Amino acid sequence: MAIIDRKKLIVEAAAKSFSLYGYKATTMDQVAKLANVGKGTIYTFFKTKEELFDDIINSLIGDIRIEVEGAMDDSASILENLNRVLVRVYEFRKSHQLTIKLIQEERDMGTQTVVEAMQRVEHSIIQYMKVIIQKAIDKGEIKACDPEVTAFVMLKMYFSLVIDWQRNHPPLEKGEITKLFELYLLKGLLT
Amino acid sequence: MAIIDRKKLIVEAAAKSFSLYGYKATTMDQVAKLANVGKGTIYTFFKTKEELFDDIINSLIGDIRIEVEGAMDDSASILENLNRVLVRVYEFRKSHQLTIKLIQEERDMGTQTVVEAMQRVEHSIIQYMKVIIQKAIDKGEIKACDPEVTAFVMLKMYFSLVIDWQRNHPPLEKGEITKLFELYLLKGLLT
DNA sequence: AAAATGACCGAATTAGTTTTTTGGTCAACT
DNA sequence: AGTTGACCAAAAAACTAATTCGGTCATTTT
Repeated sequence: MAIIDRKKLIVEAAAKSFSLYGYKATTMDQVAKLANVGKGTIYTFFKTKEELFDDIINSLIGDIRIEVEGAMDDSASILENLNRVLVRVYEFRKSHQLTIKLIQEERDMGTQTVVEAMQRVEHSIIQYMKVIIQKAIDKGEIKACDPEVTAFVMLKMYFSLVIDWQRNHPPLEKGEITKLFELYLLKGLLT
Repeated sequence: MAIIDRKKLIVEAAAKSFSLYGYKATTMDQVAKLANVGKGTIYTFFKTKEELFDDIINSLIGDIRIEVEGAMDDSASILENLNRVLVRVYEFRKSHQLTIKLIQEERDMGTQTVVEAMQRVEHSIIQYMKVIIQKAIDKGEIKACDPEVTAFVMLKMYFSLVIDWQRNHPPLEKGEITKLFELYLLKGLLT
């Protein structure tokens, strides 16, 4: 259309600014300027700064969903699928400027809005994983278990291995992580 | 002995103050007063405040070691032993005023000295668990694996379940945690 | 003389105050 | 009806003054 889609401009400008400077350091004046729009215009689309931010987080969650669903292959084994999903989520977080900035802001400043947003993101990842796990249970590939707890444990274990472990040790290779994941969670330690 | 053991007085006073107010909020004047000792005397035993603190953390680590070793029973199964150790560590953290205060200070203020101290504590717990795991491997109770990574994963998973899970869900019963621990780590999910 | 002390010091933290910035509004404008 | 930016109260940042703190060391005590 010939008429400029101001809402789109605003969202794009805001996404860019949040990615570059984080939530707190992004001002509404800045967003307005970046979007070539009067500040008041923003408030015709979004009631508050937080609502604008949440809108962008929702897109992010959607993007992750697409990423995760793209990684699934119904003909592959549960192990392959789970591992592929986790790797993609990790790669996504590592490459997506917005998540990097927000993880950083959450860690360094503990901005309340950001903490809540990241919790929503984590929760949505767990929801996607839950579906995958339920499918595997139905197919009889894995034992009956609470899909939500299981998804939760998987995600936590994965991030422990890729993030926490590296704080005091040389990082684990991608292949190693897969193997550990397989050993601990799928096959079990018992002889 | 008739002569007062000033070092002991100092350490006790400091331990009490760190437990009550945390690391940052404890002043050397306060410790001196609590110990009924001139401030200079503290510095004949400890070069800095941090050295005094580290001394107390070392005692804490020793206490945890005793707690852990008391939980071990060579005639029991690996599952029983590991679970008992983790429960004791958790109970210890929950009941020991000093650890409560320090975990809180680490979370709320991120005091550098405290963060490092808590890392040392975690590391030492992992070292004790490592020994237990190595024993289990030698006995053939569990598969061959890197004992350190395994201890790390176990501790992280345990605390995920007892701490992180409760942030957004009703807490898991002690028995449930044992079962989950058994399912995920020992038996494995595969059918 | 060996051990203990607390007044003292510079550095760092905190409290108090002023200035600037920011999220959000709204009367004017297109 | 849709858009705008000057404007406002409130929050944050910057600045300053005052206090506190870790650590020292000359003096006192034993």
